Amino acid sequence: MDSTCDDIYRSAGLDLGLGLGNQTSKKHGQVAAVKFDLGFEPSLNLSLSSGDHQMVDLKTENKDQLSVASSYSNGSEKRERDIGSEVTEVERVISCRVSHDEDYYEDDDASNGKKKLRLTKVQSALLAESFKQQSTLNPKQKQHLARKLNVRPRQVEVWFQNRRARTKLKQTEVDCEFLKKCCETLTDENRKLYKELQELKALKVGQPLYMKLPAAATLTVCPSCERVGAGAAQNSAKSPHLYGSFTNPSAAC
DNA sequence: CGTTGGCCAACCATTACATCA
DNA sequence: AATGATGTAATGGTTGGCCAA
Repeated sequence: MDSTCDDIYRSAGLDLGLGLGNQTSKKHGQVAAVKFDLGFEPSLNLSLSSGDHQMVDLKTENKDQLSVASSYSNGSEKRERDIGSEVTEVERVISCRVSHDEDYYEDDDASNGKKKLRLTKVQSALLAESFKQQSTLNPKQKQHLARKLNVRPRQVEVWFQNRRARTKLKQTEVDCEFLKKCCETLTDENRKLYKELQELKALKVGQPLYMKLPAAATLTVCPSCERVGAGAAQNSAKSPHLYGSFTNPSAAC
């Protein structure tokens, strides 16, 4: 007998309302991604998280029977009860793990696991939500989130790590674009200034500089290159480097 | 006190795999 | 069906902070 998680849920009387159907064909992993054979021995374990503190465990006692139990944990208090088919409002399926599935690996054999697990949309969404609040987690928060998502803490850790890296990369790209624009602007301004300088030089050749300046203009000397510049009152808005008064000693030409 | 070694968490570069066009 | 591009989970190495000896 070849059953999907959907089949199991249905046989357990669970109405998950989560659109698992499109995931049941996937080959392996978590969530309703696993096909399995109820005829195997000794047991099948499925874990479903629904909401923050509720865990639904499905177990096969034997190949024909499925027992369903839920456990609620609220802080340190934890209790369990049989729910049979009464669970009909499981809001979210975070994961569905089939321990016998050779494609799925637990902590111990994760190192030699050949396949990598894909996090579900729900899991990713929750992780992203957590990331929005804070981009790093302390061990306690990591544990809590891992429990909530029914994944290994290491997975949470890795996810945050990768997300930080991606965020940083994106920010770098944004910064790079900004700097590019700055560079373009400065290049443009530089070109204009150079043009202005050439025009002024041409004028200077034609007639003495003092003749071109209005009576009110003042001349100041650049402290670093000791060139003469005209007062700020005149043309500073147009070209501060060329015409501005050298009030700031560090503002060299 | 300063030094050293172990531990741990975070980061980084890279690999490996899944998915899609 | 094969393939290349892309996204992302996972790995291994490095670094820095903390703490005890």
